[in-house]
Amino acid sequence: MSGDHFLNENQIDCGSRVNDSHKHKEKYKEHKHKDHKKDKEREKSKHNNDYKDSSDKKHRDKEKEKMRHKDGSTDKHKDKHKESGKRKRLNLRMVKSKRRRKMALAALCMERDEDDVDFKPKKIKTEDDKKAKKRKLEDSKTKTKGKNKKEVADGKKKPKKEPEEKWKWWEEERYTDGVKWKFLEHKGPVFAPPYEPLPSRVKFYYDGKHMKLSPEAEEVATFFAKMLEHEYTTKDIFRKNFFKDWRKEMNAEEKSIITDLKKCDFTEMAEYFKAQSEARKAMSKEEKLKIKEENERLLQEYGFCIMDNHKERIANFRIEPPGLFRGRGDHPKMGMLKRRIRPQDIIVNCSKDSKHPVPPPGTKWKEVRHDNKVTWLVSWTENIQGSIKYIMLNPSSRIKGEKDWQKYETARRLKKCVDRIRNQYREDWKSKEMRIRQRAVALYFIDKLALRAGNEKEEGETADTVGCCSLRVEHIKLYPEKDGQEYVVEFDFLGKDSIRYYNQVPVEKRVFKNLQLFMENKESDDDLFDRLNTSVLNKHLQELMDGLTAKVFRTYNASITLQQQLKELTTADDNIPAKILSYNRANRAVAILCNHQRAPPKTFEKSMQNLQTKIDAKKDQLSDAKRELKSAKADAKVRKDEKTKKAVETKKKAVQRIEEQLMKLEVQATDREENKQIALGTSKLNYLDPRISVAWCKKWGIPIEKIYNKTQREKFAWAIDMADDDYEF
DNA sequence: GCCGCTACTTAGGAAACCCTCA
DNA sequence: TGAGGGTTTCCTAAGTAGCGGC
Repeated sequence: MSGDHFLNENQIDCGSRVNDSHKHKEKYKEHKHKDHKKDKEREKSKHNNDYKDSSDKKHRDKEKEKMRHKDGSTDKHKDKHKESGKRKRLNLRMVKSKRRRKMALAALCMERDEDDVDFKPKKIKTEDDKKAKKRKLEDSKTKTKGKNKKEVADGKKKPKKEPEEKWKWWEEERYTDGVKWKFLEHKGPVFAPPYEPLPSRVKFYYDGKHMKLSPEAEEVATFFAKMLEHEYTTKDIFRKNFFKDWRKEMNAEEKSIITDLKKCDFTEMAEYFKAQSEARKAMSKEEKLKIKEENERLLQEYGFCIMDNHKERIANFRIEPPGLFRGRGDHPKMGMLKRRIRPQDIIVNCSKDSKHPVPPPGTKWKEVRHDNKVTWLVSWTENIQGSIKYIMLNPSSRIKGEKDWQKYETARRLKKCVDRIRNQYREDWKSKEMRIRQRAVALYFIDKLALRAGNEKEEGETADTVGCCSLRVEHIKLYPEKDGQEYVVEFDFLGKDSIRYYNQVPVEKRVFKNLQLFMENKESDDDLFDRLNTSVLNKHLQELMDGLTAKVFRTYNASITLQQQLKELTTADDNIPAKILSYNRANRAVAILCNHQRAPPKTFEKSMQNLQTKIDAKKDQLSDAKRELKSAKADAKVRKDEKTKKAVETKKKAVQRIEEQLMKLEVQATDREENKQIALGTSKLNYLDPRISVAWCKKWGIPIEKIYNKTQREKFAWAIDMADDDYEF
């Protein structure tokens, strides 16, 4: 089958952001740990078989039964009975919603009156008591078993009180027809603190002479000074854009004097900010606590909203402060001034019957809107690209969780028809129509290489990056034969965030011939797929499966790869650290597939060295312990008394313990080395159906805390609750 | 079918936090 | 107890994709 993924390590080898000198460009080293090679080979061969397993096993998930409401997009087309049922439910919900509104108001009043920090959302619908009790018992078991043991036992860490009963929104019905909420109340955004002028001792020099800047010009100058050590300030575009925008903030006199950025001396300012940051670090415990408490107060006041009777966490309640725009890669607008957002720039969204957020004294909102077909609470338009920014809810909220769940359900639906779709695009490679051939080849790449769709971008407005549909002739090279393989395509382009995608892929002959055809008589900067764009592609995909878009392939292929890799790599006899290494390797396979890269941590080499020192010390310790054991054994052979026998046992245990510790350290080293340039978080958070991980944990008795941290557990609460050990993606 | 606009997800880096170990 | 370093959280840029109007 053609559908194997090309998980090419070259992707990681060469994948650095353009112009990012801090990123290592060295080859992804073949590392020393003996089993790794084997695993990699296994990984590769696995990927070649990826698609063989994709036929639906018709596994009936228990979790499915729990789901009363599947993917909303399919529901739309279900029969009339369901429609009338829906209507009834809708009526019911309207009644409920009135009640909710009352309760929500009451909840909010209560909060204001009593400043109730430990707010407990009212449970609307609960599972039956037996089940709940069982779950609670299990939860508490895992908690004491896992790393929380320490937190509970020694009381070092504050046992943060979590509400006893978490709202299980996934057991409730969803809204239909685009309604996102019925009641929404919040306190609006937190604005950036006003500019504090520099103390007079901190001076700015132009051409070697001290110059007192107007507050407006000074503020913008501090933005530059704060970035003085950053590579950005060495880039021409950044400097040019900054200087142009800075001059706009200067008064006439300043404008006439300051004409050359090279003559500006920001060093005193930079030193001042550095000293401030040092001072912050050196603050006393009490001072730090005070700040922490103030932050907590702000969070409690502005960090939550009431949505349909539930208190939900807001993701970003602070307005972005002014500063210099940090575009990624070769962004033509980097360095431009991101202006301060004021209340009159803000559109507030809340329900009519809620207590509307109050703008700061003497100001007004741009608009107060009551649009319950959207999920945002606050929006404003930023001045760099003219795009809209939003304040939205936290990933743990119902509104985000539902959407996330739905995303994975769509990907699971793709699993059921992916063979048909693959057969179709293979047929389409032979089409008489160029546009169909192009569409089919592009889809093949999206499916096989997990490329992004590649929307068109406005030239000169952003960095020059591409996705599949926007690939240009210059981004691929064709080799009829390379390194012993036939029909090799070499991809080399900058993708999202200007991260380089480099891969050498053997493709089927027909794909290769098609690519030759698409490239005929074209210049290097011409579009490879000139008869295709994302909207055409997605329209076609929509016809193949309801809700199918290019993006779904990435989710599907990421999740199916994780599931298959976990099956492949997990060994029943392994201990927990070894199993976790397997999990991370499975996760890593996905990250490589999706080209999720990171800059190697600045301290990488050093931390590896430290770890190696620890390993060496442990090895010495082990040989000492073994020697002691040997002599104890010899002693016991001669004396044959209880005391020496006991000594042998003790020594044996010591050897075992040290061996285990050594193994742990070695596993840690392997994991870290393999992870040098790969970011696991993005795929874990956005592409991997969390139920696969939850099921894996349950199957192998791995505490979920080993896989997901607190925030991740909150985001995936729905999956943790609903997936059993036999869940199949 | 193209364009502009809007809403939302995905993304890597920086900053803050916190644990470990000397 | 404080430095060092790993982990988590925050920040916001940069994508995808749908919709309505022409």
